[in-house]
Amino acid sequence: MPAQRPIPTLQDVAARSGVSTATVSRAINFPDQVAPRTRERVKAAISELGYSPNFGARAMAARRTNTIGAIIPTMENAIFARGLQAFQDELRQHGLTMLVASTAYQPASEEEQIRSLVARGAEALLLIGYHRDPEIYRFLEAQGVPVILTWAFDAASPLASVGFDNAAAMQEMTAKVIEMGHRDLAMISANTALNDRAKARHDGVLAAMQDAGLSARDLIFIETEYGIEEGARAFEQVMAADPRPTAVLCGNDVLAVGALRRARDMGIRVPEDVSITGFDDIELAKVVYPALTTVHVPHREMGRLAAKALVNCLDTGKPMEKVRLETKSVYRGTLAPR
Amino acid sequence: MPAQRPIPTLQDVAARSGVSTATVSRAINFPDQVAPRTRERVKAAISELGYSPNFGARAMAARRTNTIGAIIPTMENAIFARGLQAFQDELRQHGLTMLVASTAYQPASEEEQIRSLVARGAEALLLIGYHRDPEIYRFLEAQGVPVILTWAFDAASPLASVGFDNAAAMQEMTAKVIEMGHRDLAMISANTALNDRAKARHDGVLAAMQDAGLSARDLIFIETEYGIEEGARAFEQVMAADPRPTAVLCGNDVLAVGALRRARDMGIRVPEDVSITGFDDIELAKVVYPALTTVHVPHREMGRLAAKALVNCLDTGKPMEKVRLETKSVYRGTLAPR
DNA sequence: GCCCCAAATGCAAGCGCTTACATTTCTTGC
DNA sequence: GCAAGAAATGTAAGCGCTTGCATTTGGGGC
Repeated sequence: MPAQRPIPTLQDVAARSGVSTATVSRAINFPDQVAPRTRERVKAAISELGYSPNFGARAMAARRTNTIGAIIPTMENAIFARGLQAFQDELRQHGLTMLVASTAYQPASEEEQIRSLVARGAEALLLIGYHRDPEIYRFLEAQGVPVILTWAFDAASPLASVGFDNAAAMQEMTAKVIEMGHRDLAMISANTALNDRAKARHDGVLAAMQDAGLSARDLIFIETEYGIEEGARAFEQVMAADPRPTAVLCGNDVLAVGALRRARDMGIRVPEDVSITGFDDIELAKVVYPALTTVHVPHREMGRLAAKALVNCLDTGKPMEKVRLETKSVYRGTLAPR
Repeated sequence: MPAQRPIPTLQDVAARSGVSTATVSRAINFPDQVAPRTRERVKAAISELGYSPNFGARAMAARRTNTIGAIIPTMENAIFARGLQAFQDELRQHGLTMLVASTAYQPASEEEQIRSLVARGAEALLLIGYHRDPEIYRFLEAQGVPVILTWAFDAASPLASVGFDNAAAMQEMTAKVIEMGHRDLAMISANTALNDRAKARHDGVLAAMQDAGLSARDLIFIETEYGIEEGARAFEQVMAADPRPTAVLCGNDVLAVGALRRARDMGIRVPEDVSITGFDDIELAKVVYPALTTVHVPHREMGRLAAKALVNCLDTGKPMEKVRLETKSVYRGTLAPR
């Protein structure tokens, strides 16, 4: 270790500006409770010393952190980025800071991140989806940390959420596909055991098939990891089935884009030979060619409303209301009648 | 406010398990210093109470946080995601936690985030690029927070970095484009005043032109915000120039993808009518059609090495070494001879 | 010049944890 | 069964900050 100058503290600032620590604290947090001259002296000392308040100490003394945590499955693509940005923007307007963590879609990691954020003083949490160990919800309850769930909506659950009905959205899209004459359907999905949104979307496809009198057992179904390349590989598998599907419903845009790309590589024309649909409507969906038919999700609004709900709950102590947002199928180039 | 059960503390756990707080603390942090029976009792109490250690208090008492901060310009697309993931993975192996923040490419916001992360106990910081107010570097120095700069490399700077030479990389790509017979060049760039990587890439283009005896003033140059749509609009502008460029060099893949898409909409064939190149080689580059010719950056390695450098510095107290990584032009479908 | 009130500042008690040091409780060898 | 050392546990002093309360200071009004 090199001889390290000690890190400046409130004490040091107080000493240097010739006042008590209380006054320095007030100069920082309530500037107009302090005489202008004093304030200036304190500010000068702060900048000369390169002082930075210690968050931990402050949080402990003030018993507030003004921090909200958000935990998302992945940062590797933009699915959650837009919604989170809106969430953060809204929080900032209320003087709150957002802390993000990602879990790589691993439940164990999510639990770890939840504990970590709570330990770091998160006063509330935004989580994705409903499905997790009940123990976690109990823990958060004990810690007095309200939680808002997003990217999903389940009227039956007592948990607060601002989200949308994944099953209904996917059912609508599937119904449309069937209406266009497709009978041989395939679905490429994320892991339904770990991911309740994926599960709901799968359920939606099945429901639509049943409504149309198709046998759910005829759905060619494949689960895969999250990623463009994974979607591509799954597409290849799915197209090897007999009878070959004429429409491939993808659980999200990333998988759909992978499928689309592999179709091109395999010389399969989209949408002439096969239709492909996605879910989420991320920016990517409009960039690929043909542009992707997909389910549009109001990410920004969701983020904004989730923040509002949390802020309101924190302010009033009242439980949060649940908000169900509408999705919308957007028909672009990858879906055509059979 | 509803009657709120107080949040459990170490005290509560100690009381419930009939030991002192010191023992509880040890049961948590050094389990094998505690008798197995005691340890079990403590663990039981912890889970019954839903106890979670208070990070602030712990950090203050132990004077360590095991936390590293990372501040990136944006999370909205995958440019930084991959490198950051590698950074985080490497840190975790050393028992360190990463905290991320993003700045939306705003210097003022970056400063705020730096202060926030330092306040939260970040023991070191990863930042992108060199360019920022010297005051900030002084502040970090005073706080004893080592910094590693990434996504750029400047042999002349005394600051530590693990990165690559943006100018050289872009110069190489441009030289190749010129070698293929292109004389009328355009460049679509991010803001060069705020973003030193963008500036360096612009410089690289100019250098290559000079080497080839072209007049730098003939470069059609346009700066724009970050985004696919922005790239598309810039492409439109650039193609209105007279003489019309035969190659459009984009400062990053996102802009390039926007350009590519607009070209399709405008009925301009790529690469027959115009060549387009990008920079970064994000996943997007391989998905679009034609696949993008771009500069490949070893993101994962950069993240991993940056973490190693930081860890080593924290362990030994020695200054970090600078590492220059190699980039590589990858030629895919969007570049063709004139 | 004095009194009174408001404004400005200081004092000191914690916030929840870790850890050096002191103390108690086991083991073990004889 | 006992001494001696090891293992387990307890005691208590802070870590850097905020804040209720006490004290000082500074102006007016008379």
